[in-house]
Amino acid sequence: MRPVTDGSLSDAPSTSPARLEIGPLPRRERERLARRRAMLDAALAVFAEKGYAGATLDEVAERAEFGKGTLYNYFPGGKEEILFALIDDAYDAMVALVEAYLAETPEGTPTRVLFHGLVERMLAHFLERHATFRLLVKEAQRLMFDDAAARAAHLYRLRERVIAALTRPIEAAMDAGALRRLPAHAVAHLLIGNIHGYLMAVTCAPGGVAAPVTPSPEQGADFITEILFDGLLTDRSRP
Amino acid sequence: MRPVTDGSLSDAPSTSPARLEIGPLPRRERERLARRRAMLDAALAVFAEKGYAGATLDEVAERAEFGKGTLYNYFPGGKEEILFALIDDAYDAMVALVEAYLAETPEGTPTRVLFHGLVERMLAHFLERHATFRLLVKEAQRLMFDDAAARAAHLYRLRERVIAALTRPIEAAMDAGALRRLPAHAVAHLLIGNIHGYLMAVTCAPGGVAAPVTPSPEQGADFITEILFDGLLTDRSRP
Amino acid sequence: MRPVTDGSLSDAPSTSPARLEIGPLPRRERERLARRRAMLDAALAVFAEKGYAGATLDEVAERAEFGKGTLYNYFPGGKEEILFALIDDAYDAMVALVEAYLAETPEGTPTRVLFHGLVERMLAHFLERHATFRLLVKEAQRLMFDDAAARAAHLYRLRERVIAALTRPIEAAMDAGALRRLPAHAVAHLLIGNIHGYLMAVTCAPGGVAAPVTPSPEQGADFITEILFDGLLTDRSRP
Amino acid sequence: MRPVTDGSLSDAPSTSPARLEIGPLPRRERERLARRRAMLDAALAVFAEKGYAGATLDEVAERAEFGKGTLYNYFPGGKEEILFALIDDAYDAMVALVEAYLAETPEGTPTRVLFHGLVERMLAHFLERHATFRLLVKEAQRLMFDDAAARAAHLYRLRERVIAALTRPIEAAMDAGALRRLPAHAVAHLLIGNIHGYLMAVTCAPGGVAAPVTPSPEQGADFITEILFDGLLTDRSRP
DNA sequence: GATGAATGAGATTTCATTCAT
DNA sequence: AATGAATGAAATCTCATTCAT
Repeated sequence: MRPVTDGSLSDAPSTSPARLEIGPLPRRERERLARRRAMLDAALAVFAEKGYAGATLDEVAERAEFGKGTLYNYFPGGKEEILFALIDDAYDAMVALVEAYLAETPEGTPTRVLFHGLVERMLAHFLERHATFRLLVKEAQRLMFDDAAARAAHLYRLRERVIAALTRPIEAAMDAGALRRLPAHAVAHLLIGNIHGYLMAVTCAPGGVAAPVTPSPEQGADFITEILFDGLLTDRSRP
Repeated sequence: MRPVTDGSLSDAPSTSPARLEIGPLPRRERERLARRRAMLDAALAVFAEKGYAGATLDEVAERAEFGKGTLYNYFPGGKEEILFALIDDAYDAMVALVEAYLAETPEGTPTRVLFHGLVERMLAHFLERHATFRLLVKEAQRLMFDDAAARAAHLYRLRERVIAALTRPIEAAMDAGALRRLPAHAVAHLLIGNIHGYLMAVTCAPGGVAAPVTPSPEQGADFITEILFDGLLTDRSRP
Repeated sequence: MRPVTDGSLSDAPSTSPARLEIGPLPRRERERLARRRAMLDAALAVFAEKGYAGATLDEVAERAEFGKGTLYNYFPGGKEEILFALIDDAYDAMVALVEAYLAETPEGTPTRVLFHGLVERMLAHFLERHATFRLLVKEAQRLMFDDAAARAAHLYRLRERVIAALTRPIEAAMDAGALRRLPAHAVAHLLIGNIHGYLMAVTCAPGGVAAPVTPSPEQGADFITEILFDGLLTDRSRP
Repeated sequence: MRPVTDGSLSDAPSTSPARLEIGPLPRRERERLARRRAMLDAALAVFAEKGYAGATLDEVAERAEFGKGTLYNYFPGGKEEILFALIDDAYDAMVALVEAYLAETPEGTPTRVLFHGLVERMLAHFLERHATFRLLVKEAQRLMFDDAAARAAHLYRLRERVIAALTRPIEAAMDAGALRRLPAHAVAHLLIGNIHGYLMAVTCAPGGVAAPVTPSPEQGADFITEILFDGLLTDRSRP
């Protein structure tokens, strides 16, 4: 029954995070990964829709077009392992995105342009991956405050990796005198907070995702950059 | 067994939202409200700790020192009604906070000072009400994307009330030429996003809430205000 | 659906082991115990018939005429707690039987007569409680060799209590010179082994319990006593 | 990973019961039997440790160092067929032991000596095959009371074969006037019961098998023979 | 013949909700 | 009005068995 992909929303190219080695994998292994991926895709769709607690493995299995038992062959830890695989992947992708962007941006790009591009990329990333965004909002944030210290710590570590990736260019810009000297780490948090807030504002409209006009990542980046970099105050009201 | 309150964190004076009418209520009614409040306080503590899905009504009832059945006398809708009562209260309190602040702030307060004070108040509010903050992060955000359109719409409306309360002074400042003309509604969202992000960053540390140094609301407000109003760029790198 | 009792076999007066205090219990408590007893009776029947592993809680609940969840109110440990409650009861009853018998037997009863009576009682006890016997054979023996040291140790302790109760009169008889001096503890084991073996031989016939002629406890006691006390050898072949 | 054999306890030379015909089997067949034997050995170890219900075929297969599917080539009936093969073997070995012993014991051996030797052999047999003993205790006894008449009947037949093998020499001794005339069949049961009880007593100690002093089969045979043949009563208390 | 991934029936357990007291 | 025992639907997870390779 699995709607192969649900077009506009569906959670896109899904860069398999395990694809590090180059040479073609043995067919066996390749197929195994493909099945694993299909299961994760199904789980992402279901978790994003119903929330982790509300989702059932039956539904995930049916959507993945596998037997329920097969899920356990691939994820012996069951429902929770699947959730963490998804969250890990989502954070990995974020880190990868930041690093790829920085790597491909030429030295000497003006700071404002650099961050505009970065924000644009991240907005585009999540606007294309609505289910992933929902998953992170619904579950990752919840897990950060989880009772079980181990789970909370794991989430904390994931978040810190993203923050760290952002902190580096921020510090560089401060060192270069382009940004005011503020706690770079905190600025990174704020940047993420603004991206999150913007996405919440535009994607969480009453009619579900079907916002009448989904603004382009570019517009969003314009808006965020303008405020964060130039400030809200008009020139005449500046101190 | 309910630990009367756990001091530093516990979720504070709990302004009963039903206290609108002035004259002293009949004793009957007053007691009823007090019991209702005790139940909500217990539920807040349990939901914040275990999450809505992980909490059991047994635990809420025990903590509230009432029988489980009694919960249903006060909240016929059961677990979910309790959750929504808590969330409604939390949003009501936010709106009330914004409006009270604006009402008591003298006309003519410089825009930057006005918003600095507002951010400081909101940070203080949630740093004092850690359980409420956790509840909102864990459950309100989840519900905004809820499958059931009715639930999502309800959350959306709550959020919009807060946004609207913030939009008014922002628009006023724009009209007065103190703030650059941008979509006021979107700016309000961003403001909330920054407060949220800041709180996430400082309260969700690995060792639970026990962050070595919980920064003061004032410091937080300084930081947020500085960035949002003055901008991150140094003067020399401005266009 | 629960067949109130299945006549000939059913597991009889079920001396509630908790009935130690005299005064009438409060009605509440009495009813609670009655329900507990009904659940245990149902579980005994099902476990004896299908074996612990083969039995389902659904069946136990249905037979007990309670909801499945109610079983968990009474036995939070679930299936295993029920099993141990049954086994504990069965061993308690055995110890009680031995002690009651010894208490009521007049001093000076000839040793042979004393033990004949004891064996007869035990045979009668288990012939009346066929389900209990089956449970002990099927499950208690299995648990004695259980992987989990704790379970094995618990069973070992139960068994030792019965052995200890038997060891006392055996030692007394040895002290009195009526029995040959042999390791009393080992003799107690042998006595139990013979009772067990006899019951296995007569109750475990191909047609189930429906052995054409279930021998009387008296005949069984005659047989066992004759061999154990007089020996198998004819006089002329004795050394 | 299968620990080739665990020395002292491990379940010994495993006389393949299918080796009836003399001439050397074709290599194919011989290898097939060896593999079958390896599977049974693995299953015996696992079933004895975890019990039939608690054992998984995965574990058996891994221990046997075969694929799970291969088990089904050799035992199309699956788990249960394996269990029955083990139990059949165990009973076959018992019958073989009794018959071999009787065959090799010279005519005219005194009755007491004859049975002493037999008991000693059986004790030695099971003390060397602890896993087999555990299997019989845990599973064979359970199956004797099995719901399914067919299974119970099969077990009954196995047991009867052992009993029959013992009944013959008992009857012969009675005919010769060496033993008192009692139901020979019942006496055979008792003999088995005593051996079982003795083994239970010495092998099922709290610390697992690691009884500080495992008594020798000879001591055990002394003890059992003394009681069963001479009787417990001292001479002066005999009738 | 050997394999082990896939399967899904079926088991235990939890817990929101009801309702007689 | 307050209670908490009873309930059973529904969830997760296990594992014997099958069968394409």
